[in-house]
Amino acid sequence: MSTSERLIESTRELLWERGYVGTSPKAILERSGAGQGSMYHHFRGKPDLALAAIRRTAEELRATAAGVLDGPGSPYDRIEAYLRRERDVLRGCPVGRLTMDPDVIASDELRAPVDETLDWLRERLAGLVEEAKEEGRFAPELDAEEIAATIVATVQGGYVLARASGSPAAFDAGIRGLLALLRTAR
Amino acid sequence: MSTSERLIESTRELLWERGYVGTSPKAILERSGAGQGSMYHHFRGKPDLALAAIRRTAEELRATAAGVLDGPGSPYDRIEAYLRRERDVLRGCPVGRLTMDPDVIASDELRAPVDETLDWLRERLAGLVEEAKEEGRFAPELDAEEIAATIVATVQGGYVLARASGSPAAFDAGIRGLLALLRTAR
DNA sequence: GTCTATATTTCGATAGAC
DNA sequence: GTCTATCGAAATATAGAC
Repeated sequence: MSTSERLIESTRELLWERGYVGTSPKAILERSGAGQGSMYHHFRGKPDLALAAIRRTAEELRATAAGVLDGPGSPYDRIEAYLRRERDVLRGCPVGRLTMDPDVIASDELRAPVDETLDWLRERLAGLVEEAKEEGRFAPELDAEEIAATIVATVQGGYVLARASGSPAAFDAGIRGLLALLRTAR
Repeated sequence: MSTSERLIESTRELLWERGYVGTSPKAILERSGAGQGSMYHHFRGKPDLALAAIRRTAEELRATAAGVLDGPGSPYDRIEAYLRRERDVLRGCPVGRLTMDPDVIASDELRAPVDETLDWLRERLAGLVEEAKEEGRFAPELDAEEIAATIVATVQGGYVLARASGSPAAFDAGIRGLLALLRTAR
C-alpha cells in the first residue's frame, strides 16, 4: 500500500474511533508509519486528509448498504435485511458519529459527504417503502419518506443507546421494536 | 452565581457544543471568567469538572422529560407529548452526544450518568407503553421494552439526521414516521 | 479562594536538506 | 517523496505568592 493510502486508511480508523477533534496528525503518523514530511507532501493538512478519509468511508458505507438494499427478496425483505444486517454496534456508525464533531459540522466541505450519504440512504429506503406500499405490504396512508427517516434514525440512535450502556443489547431491542411496528403497519 | 457554579455552567455549555475532547480548560476559564487557580481549587482537573457538569445535565434532562412523561393525558398521549416536545434540534442531545466522545466512553465514571439517564428514560417509556397496552391502545404482542428502545433511538438518531443536513426537517420526519407507526400499532 | 508564573507535552504546520 | 529540524500556540496542569 502506498504511503498516501496508508495515511488515508489510518485516518479513517482514527476518525471512527476518536472523531475529527480527537484525531491528531501525530496519531495518524504513528499509526500509518509515515513521516511528517510525507503527510504534508500528499495532503495540505489535517482537514484535507480528513476529507479524503471521510469521502472514502462514505463511499464504502453506500456500497455496503447498496449490497443489502439491492439484494434478493421483496422490498419489505430488503428493508428488514438492512435492519438485521450485522454491525459492529459498539464502534458506532463511522459516518453518523461525525455529526457530533463540531469541526465537521462547522465545515460545509467536511459535512457534505456525511449529509449526502445519510440522504442517499433515506431516499433509497423511501423507494423501498413506496414499493412495499404498492405491494400492499404497508398501509397506503404511510408517508414513505417519513418511514425511511424513522428507519435510519432508529439505527443511528441505536448506536447511541448501545455505546451508552456498553452493550449491543439496546441497539438490538430498538431494531426489534421497529420491526414489530413495521410488521403491524400493513 | 459562585465561581464554582459558573465553572460548571460554562463546562455544561461547552460539552454540549464541542464534546469532552473538544473542550479545553482554557475555553472553560474564558467563558466562565474564572482564573486558572480557581478552577484547580474547586476541581481536581478537567475530568472532575466534566463529571460535575455531566451529572447536572443528566439530572436536568431527567427533570425535563419527567415533566412530560408524568404530565396530563393518557399513557399514549404522554408518549406522543414526549415525541412532540419542543427541542433545539440542531444542538443535539446534551447527554446522547457524549456517547460519541471516546474519553467519556473510556471512563466508567463519566459514562455512568449518560447510561443511567438513557436507561431511566427507556424504563419510564416502557412503563407507559405497558399501560397503553393495558388500555388496548397497543397490540398485546408488542414488547414494551423494545418499543421504548425504538422511541429513544428514533429521537437520538433524529438529531444525527438533522445535524448532518443542517436542518431540523429530517428529525421531524423521523418523529412523524414513528408516530404514524405507533398509531397503527393498536 | 484567587492570582500569576512556570512547566511539559502535544497540536498543526513550515523549511529545507537529501 | 521522505526525512529531520524547528516553530508558535494551545492543552493540561503545578507552584507558590497574596
